[in-house]
Amino acid sequence: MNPTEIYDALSKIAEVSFDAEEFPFSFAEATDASQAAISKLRNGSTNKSDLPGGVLFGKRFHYAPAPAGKSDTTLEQLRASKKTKSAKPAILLATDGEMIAAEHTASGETLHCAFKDLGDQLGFFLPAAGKERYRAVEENPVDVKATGKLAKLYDALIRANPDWGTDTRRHEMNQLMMRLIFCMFAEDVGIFPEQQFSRLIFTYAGDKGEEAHKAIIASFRAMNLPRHQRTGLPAWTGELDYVNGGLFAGAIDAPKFDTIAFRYLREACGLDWREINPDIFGSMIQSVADPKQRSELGMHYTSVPNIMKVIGPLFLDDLDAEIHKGWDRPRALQQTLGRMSHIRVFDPACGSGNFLVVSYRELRARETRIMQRLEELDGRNAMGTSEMFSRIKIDHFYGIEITDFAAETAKLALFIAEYQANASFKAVFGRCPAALPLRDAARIYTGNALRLDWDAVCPPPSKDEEVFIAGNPPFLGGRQLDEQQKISMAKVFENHIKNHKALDLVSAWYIKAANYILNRKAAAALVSTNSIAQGATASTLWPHILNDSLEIGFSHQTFKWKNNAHANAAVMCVIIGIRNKIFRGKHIFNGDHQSIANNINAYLIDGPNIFVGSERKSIFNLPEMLFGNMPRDGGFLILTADEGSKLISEGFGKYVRKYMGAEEVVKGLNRYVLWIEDSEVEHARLSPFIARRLDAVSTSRRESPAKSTQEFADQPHRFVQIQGTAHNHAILVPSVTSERRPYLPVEWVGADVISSNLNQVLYDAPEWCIALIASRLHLVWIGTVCGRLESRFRYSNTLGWNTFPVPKFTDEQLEALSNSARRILKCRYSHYPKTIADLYDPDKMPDDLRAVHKENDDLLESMYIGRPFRNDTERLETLFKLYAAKIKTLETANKKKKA
DNA sequence: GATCCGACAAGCA
DNA sequence: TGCTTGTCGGATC
Repeated sequence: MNPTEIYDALSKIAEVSFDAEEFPFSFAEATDASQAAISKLRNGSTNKSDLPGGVLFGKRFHYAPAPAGKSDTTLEQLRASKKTKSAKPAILLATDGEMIAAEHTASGETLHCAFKDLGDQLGFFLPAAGKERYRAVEENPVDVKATGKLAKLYDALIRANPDWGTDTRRHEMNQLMMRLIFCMFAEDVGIFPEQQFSRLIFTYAGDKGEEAHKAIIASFRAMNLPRHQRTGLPAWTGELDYVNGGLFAGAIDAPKFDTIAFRYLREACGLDWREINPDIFGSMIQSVADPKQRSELGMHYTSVPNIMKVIGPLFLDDLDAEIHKGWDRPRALQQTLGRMSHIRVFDPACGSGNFLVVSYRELRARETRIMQRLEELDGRNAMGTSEMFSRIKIDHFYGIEITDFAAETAKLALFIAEYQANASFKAVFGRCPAALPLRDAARIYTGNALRLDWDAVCPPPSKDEEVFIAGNPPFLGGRQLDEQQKISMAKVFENHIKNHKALDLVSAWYIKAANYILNRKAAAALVSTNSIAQGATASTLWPHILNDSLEIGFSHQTFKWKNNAHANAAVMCVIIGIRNKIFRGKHIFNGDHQSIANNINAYLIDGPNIFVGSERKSIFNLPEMLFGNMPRDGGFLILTADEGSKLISEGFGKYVRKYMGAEEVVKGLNRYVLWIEDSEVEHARLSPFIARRLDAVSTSRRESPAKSTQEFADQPHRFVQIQGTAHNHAILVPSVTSERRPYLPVEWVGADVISSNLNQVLYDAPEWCIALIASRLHLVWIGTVCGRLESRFRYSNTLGWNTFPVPKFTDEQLEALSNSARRILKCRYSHYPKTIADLYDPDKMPDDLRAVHKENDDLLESMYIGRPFRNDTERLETLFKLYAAKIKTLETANKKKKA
């Protein structure tokens, strides 16, 4: 069930008369429990409650019926219940059918509301449905309800008018929805006289809505013209005000309404739009209006908590500190008001304007608070506040958005946000300017942010002004860009960074932002994929941003992308704030934790600005580690265990080799591969199976978009890339593995094994290499300087192994490490048939294996500093120091060579 | 020649 | 339907 459905279900319960016995089961059903689970609950087999009439449903909720007027007392009992303590349900709920008293156990937050408002408290009860809590701002049931209605209206209209669902008319369809939404909002909040729009539409639409489109077109045309310019419109439209603001400009048309669509229109108009959240709502409208992009847009809008993670440390926190400091001093508060009136916010990838709306709302709220305080301090007239109105204008909000519909949505969202902020202002101060016609609008530009001159969009701040750039630009790996995007990137990186083609699209926003803020009263913070601060990207991009003038002021370390959309984009994010160097604290945020840093480097950790770039061979003289062998075979050279043994039994065993990628190493899987020398092809093809497979390889290679793959279409018997094979043995290091394990996986194999490109390989290397790779020290290094796949470890020979700092080992030390490596392997084998995945599961790792690893760590670490390291921070510090020293030595040596 | 990456992708419970 | 955990091979260096 999605939130809309849960909302509907809860509302339904609240409508029927209360039955204390039946309620918990209908509540369970409404919060997405299966029928089977409910039956078990009903017959008592899973009900663990220790209260009379109570129902305790697993981790979801603990309910108890309350005597009339005693909901709060019953909640007390639920809280005190032993069973509550042991079962830890997400929600405690007591009700007498009149009032509800509930508690969210994890946060301790409580709720007291009327029983009939059950549905409106959807957000609070989501944990009972096993869903994570929405933050307060996202709990608004109006948004959920409204979006649901709009989606139904939209779908009904498309069904009745298929041509309006085609590409040519979709834009008009979207505009229609936007205009309708504005009208529905306006007539509810009092911008229009109460219910004026729907009264007129439903009066002139005919009984079944057969004339609805005509009524809508006429009213929209009227709203686009001052009264004296209107000609040829029905007389009834004279009642409608001139709206302006560009909302009704351009072509005006409307599709026909069938009875179903007309009913949904009526229902949508019937909603109370006063409480709409313009921040999130913009995104929701977009997802309703454009089914083609429905999933994608929903996936990528930034939730309010994430927006706050950006704009809080970027400027709001600082403002709050200033307000706090001047709280008792009118003059200081006046100064802060002045400062706020000169703040501009610029989102160069604004979408439907979420960042701008939230920023606007937050600034207005602070402004109101200050003005209230000024009145308290000096009385109503002393500071002239009685004439004062907000000096935060929506035209201080700038955006660039590539799709024109989203840009329009952003403007609408800011109008609505402004109206709502004015209404709150009126509620506090009793005055407010007239709403119509709409005056200044947000400065949203439609275009490609990477091609536009940002100075032209958002003029540089003058002496009193400040500009804050905030946003969530698109992420797209450098190797996956389309032609237009590549050209955009090239334009931005011109004369800047070589190797820019491997950078993510989002890095172009960082470069433009860095250029914009340089030596100005401006700062920037962007949400982006975490790979921007990892591996090759980190050392390519950041040296060009972190120069003598700019620094990272704050960062949020990797967090999982999440918003309220049904399907979330699968990506890990970071937030990075850049600013001109100032002497003020730098903050590193990680989940709920936050710490002060001396410096935040490209890896978003507290440490010096060291960029670990790729090296072709080990700068510490470690044995050469090679990339594995890449088949590019369409899967046709690879054999299952069965296929392998069958070929062996048929006498073609000499072409069958054990094949290992990361999964084979870690999970002990068995696969084989066809490995045929050039001279053997003719004989190998005598097997019809092999012949078929080779032909399939040819075909798949010919169809490849990569020229380098096509070139091997005529040699299907061999891998496209054969990087190395072993004489005696090989050490395999999986290139992508889980980050949960306490040590990196590494395996010793015989010369018969062919490694795929999913391992890095040390061919015929000494055993002590295993002692290095399997150490905590190595894991810490790899985890820091290599890239990641989301948050998985990604092992790289050039970035990780070739840069891994080691002291100069003596022969005795190497011998000791070799022995240690043998002990690790021996211990693992003693647990056969357990796999590396089994043995290194952090919850199940055997004690003896832990012990030999600890010994190995202590042994190795003593070789660095004469004792084991205290913690990972110390490990990393030492490694970075050794690395930096080595780089310096190499540079000096290079210079000497040249001289 | 040899990588580094994926607003992921696939498999399992 | 969420949670865990690494394939595959292209575009780029």
